[in-house]
Amino acid sequence: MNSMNQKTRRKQKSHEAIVASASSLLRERGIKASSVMDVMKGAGLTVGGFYSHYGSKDELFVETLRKAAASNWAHLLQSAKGDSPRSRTLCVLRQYLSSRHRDNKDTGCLLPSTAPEIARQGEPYRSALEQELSEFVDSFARIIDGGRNSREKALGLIALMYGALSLSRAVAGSRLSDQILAAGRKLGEQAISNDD
Amino acid sequence: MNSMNQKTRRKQKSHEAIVASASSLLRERGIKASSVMDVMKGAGLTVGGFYSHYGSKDELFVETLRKAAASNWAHLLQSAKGDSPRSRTLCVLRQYLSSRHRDNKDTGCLLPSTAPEIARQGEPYRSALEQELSEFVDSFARIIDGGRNSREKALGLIALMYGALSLSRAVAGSRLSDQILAAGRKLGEQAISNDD
DNA sequence: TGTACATCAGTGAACGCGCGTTCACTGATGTAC
DNA sequence: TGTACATCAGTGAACGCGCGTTCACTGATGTAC
Repeated sequence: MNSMNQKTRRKQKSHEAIVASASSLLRERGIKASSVMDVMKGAGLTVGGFYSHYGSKDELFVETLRKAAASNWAHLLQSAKGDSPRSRTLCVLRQYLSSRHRDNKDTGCLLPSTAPEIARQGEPYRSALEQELSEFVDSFARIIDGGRNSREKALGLIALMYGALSLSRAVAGSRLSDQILAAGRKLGEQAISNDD
Repeated sequence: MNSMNQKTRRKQKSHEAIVASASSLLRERGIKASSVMDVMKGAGLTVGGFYSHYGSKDELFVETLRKAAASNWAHLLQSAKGDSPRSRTLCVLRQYLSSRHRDNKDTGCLLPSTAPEIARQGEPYRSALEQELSEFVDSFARIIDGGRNSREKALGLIALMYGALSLSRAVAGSRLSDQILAAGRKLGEQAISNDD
């Protein structure tokens, strides 16, 4: 135990710094545009040391994808305040489709920066996303709590939220960008109110 | 006139082939993942000749972005059949959120493959997208024809359609992928039926 | 306890590779007389 | 009309660059006696 102390702690600290750096870069720039050198710089280290932590860049980003997705989505749902399913769902919607979320990529949802890359790269990214997304949908459906079709509602809302956020970022800085967020919130609110 | 004939025609044919190749690649892989060599190969030409047609790769793709967006969205709206605004809007929704569209990237909408790259690259891609998207929203709003807030409705539906298609592609091949398309259609249909 | 050796996290230069871009060249087409 | 020269679309090798990955090395930490 004690024999593994100083060196091991040093490595653990480095490992955490690498994961944190990769997590920010993944959300900010996606996979391809985040170089191993950038990740290590962000962790206060140099390139060469990376391969004693991970076998490859892909290995790092698959793990980072899982962690970033799980933690970000859990955080989003945990912060849903309100005294009814409806108001809690509205809270999620408004938080996701806020200008704050649009303007802070590095701490936000990873879907807008990575969804197309995952589609292109395929495995093992695809499976990782599928699994994390499935769990998110289930958790979100539990919050919506609309009975039978709450899962479908959750999926629809996720698609809407992701789409509106991603589009608003693509035209960031324009009036259109704000209008997209507002239109997304509006459409989502309608869907939440409707019980069919 | 006649003096410009044979050589000019050859160059024009090449130019069109380059644009067509770039258009497919842009929708299929986005900007970064489409190399100039790939574009020229797709046009039946070799790399070196590219720079007598365009000054740079970015110049090509900004132009291609405009053309592909305009033509694809115009085509989408023109094919909206139905004897009421509501049924024509439904037609657009179902066409966009079809498995056919999901499985044929190279002829479909460019947003799923390029939105994050445009967010990252900024100008001049951003302005090009903003302009084309604005025109699409206006045209779509005219089809929805829901009075005052038809533009907002159009924006919301576009965000929803883009988000659902992009997500379903990211997890292509899974049950979840189909469920996302279905959930997107469902949420869209609700929004279309609602007149508030 | 002190000294000699082992370990191993991290360094930084080097590798091969694909990319965007350049450029000397080719050969078919067009022009001048 | 025929011949000599000009043009220019397209070729393919070369360039510098950034990337993912490898590897010989360093030096602090840990172990053995």
